[in-house]
Amino acid sequence: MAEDLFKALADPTRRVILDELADKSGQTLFEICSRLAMRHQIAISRQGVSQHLAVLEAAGLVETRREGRYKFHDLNTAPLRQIAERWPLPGPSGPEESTP
Amino acid sequence: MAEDLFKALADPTRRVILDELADKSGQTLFEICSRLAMRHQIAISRQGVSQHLAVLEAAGLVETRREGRYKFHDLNTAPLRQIAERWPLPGPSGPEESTP
DNA sequence: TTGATAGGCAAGTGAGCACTTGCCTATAGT
DNA sequence: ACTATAGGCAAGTGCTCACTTGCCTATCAA
Repeated sequence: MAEDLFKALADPTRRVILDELADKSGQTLFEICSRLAMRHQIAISRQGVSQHLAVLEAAGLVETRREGRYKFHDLNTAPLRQIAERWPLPGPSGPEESTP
Repeated sequence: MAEDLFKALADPTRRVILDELADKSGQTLFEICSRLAMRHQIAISRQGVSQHLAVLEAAGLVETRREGRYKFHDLNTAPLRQIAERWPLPGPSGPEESTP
């Protein structure tokens, strides 16, 4: 649903999580936690990150797979396509230009 | 700023306003109000719509021009481009399987 | 001028959300 | 068995945000 997608994108911490998953796919919860702290100075509890990931998963932006006691998170940017479809972007150079 | 953009998109009423401006550009505040009520059953005060438009304008998604006592609102989808640039979509013939 | 229309400013309220804390379950290694 | 690691569930808190109400300004017509 569109509501889930835009709500997921509304939080800056969640957007950084998407950045991190775009940089390195298949991270665990603890891995994401430490990268938020190390590379972005975002001090947040493990539970906070877990809740963010749940929101992102509800939006379809993150997919998970379990292996043993590990749960890996992968980015899926496909839901972002409905944004471009809903409000089409103007052409790259000028309002009346056709793509070559 | 990215924060303004995603915050603007986070509210469902604001997204409907964007839809209406995409359908008919250059609407006034009262025109948007009545269209929200008529076509979407969104009962909201004039002031509520005005505040939404301010948020959309801060995000760069709506531009305004004054003429006499009228203020016309126009849609500008250009800020949406940074979304696609930040998290690139997988192409139809991308690194993995392609969807028919 | 008076009256009507289009819009703006500011304070107040209620609900949703991000975040934490505490406890619990499951898997892996010794 | 015990211990450490990886993750989940649930309640509580503070803050932001959407929305309303009331009053004020500006433009146009009689």
